[in-house]
Amino acid sequence: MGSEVRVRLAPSPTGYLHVGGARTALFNWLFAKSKDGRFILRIEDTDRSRYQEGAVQEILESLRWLGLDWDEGPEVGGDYGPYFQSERTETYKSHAEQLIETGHAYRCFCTPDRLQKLREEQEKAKLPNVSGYDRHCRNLSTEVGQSLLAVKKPHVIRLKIPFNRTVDFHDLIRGEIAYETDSLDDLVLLKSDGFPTYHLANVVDDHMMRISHILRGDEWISSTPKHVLIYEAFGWEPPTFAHMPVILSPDGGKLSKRKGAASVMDYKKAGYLPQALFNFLALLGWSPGDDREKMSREEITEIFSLDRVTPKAAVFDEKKLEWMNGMYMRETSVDSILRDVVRMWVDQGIVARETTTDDPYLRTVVSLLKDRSRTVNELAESATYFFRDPESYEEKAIKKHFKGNAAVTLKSLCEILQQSDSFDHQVLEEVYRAQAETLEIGVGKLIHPTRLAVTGVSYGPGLFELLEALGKENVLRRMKRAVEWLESHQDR
RNA sequence: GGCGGUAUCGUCUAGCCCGGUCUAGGACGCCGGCCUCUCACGCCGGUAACAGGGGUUCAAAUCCCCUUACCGCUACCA
Repeated sequence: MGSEVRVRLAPSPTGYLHVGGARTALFNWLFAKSKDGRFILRIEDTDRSRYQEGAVQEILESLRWLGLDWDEGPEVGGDYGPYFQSERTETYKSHAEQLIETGHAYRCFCTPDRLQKLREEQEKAKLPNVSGYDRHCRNLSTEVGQSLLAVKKPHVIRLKIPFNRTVDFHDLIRGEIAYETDSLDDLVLLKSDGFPTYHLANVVDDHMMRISHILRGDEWISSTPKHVLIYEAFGWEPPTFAHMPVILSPDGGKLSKRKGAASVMDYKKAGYLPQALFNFLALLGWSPGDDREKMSREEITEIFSLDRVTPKAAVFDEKKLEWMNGMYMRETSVDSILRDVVRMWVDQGIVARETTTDDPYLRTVVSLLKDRSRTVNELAESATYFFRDPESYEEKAIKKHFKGNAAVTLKSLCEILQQSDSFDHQVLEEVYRAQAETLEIGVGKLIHPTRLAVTGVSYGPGLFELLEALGKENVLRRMKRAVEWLESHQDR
């Protein structure tokens, strides 16, 4: 069972989970599921200065919303915990010390100030092939080192990068990648505050948690040779690497809140369905190899494979997400979105605060609007006329449907509807068709003015279902109001 | 600057590993049309790409080299 697939998502709680992180999470999850492996969540909170309150909760919530459940990690536990790096500091410390003993690392007493100046000088000199730390403390004599340690001078622990060698590793989606060790500098493993850097913590944890594959964003590619060298220093076998392409905003830059939504929760708030975002994100960088686009979780999990992941960065196309969400809106149940819709209506002041989701009228409204909405928000926003009489009529539609003798037509319809004892949509349709025949006109000539009178707009659900839902009283009142409006705008 | 990554329609992508079947396929978007009580759906049609230059070869989107562009890293951040 030593070949079990174990992958991990290692977010740092510095903010929300953005869609790029979500896609990385998704691919990890898919890879684990498709290989019958385990998906582990580990919080990389080693940088106390960037820690943000509530970030962990937001990340967990985002993952759960997308349906990316983890087998080990926060709130679910597991055999390789703790899953918060801040609770594992002793482990990192002892491992760093171990590397000093084996001659792979050393204490560095250089001050941040000196390093800062060093960088500035290097910047100015523009020397080719020179970068990073100058290894000042690498050859400190043991006596000097001991005495500085004795006076408790703050220091870090750095890795000794070997000289004049090539480090290479295989990337599952990019092939062989090689680096010259001479282009790498002696990175910090343990910071002066006793916390590990990402590099150390990540290697130690991945090893101790028996991670088999590291699937992470491609901004980590250039850190990978350093990680490989750390594994080497410990005498450990490195896991297999796969670096996922990044997700860009439509202008080709980084995704950000300014350019629209960036976090998973933003998309939830914008009225997207988790199934749709899941499906859409899966197609960003991965494809099934045939023309399928709309696929269920199960279907994707079944055929997901890393060698069908492209190495190319992808632009997040919100229009396509909208389209896909529309497809999921059609197949999702009224019940699954009703709660969210009602909440939005309450927030907009359209329905009373104490409104509950068991009102059959609300269910009808949602079912009438659901199939023609691309997002839950769009649905909620297009429903106002179900709760309030229209306050104005769509300008273009007035010209089209409120012309000629519309007032007369509407009046006659009012009378007929008044006498109808049933407001069932089938009955209504018969009534309208009969009246159209009597007047020897197309039924559309009756339908359109009615719709405009009743809703104020020129589009929406089938008219008869609409009238049935609104009920006789509302319909007649609105139609009469439209007649009045028409009569006072005769000269238009 | 150095190092690394990437490069097919506006966008997501198939094809590239195993050159010919590619006058480069699908999807979103956009533009027409059909259906229809409107909208949406659906259907039909159109728009639009192999970054550039050299090779190799009978033949290159596919293999090799160079250039260019974009991105990342170059922290006691992840």
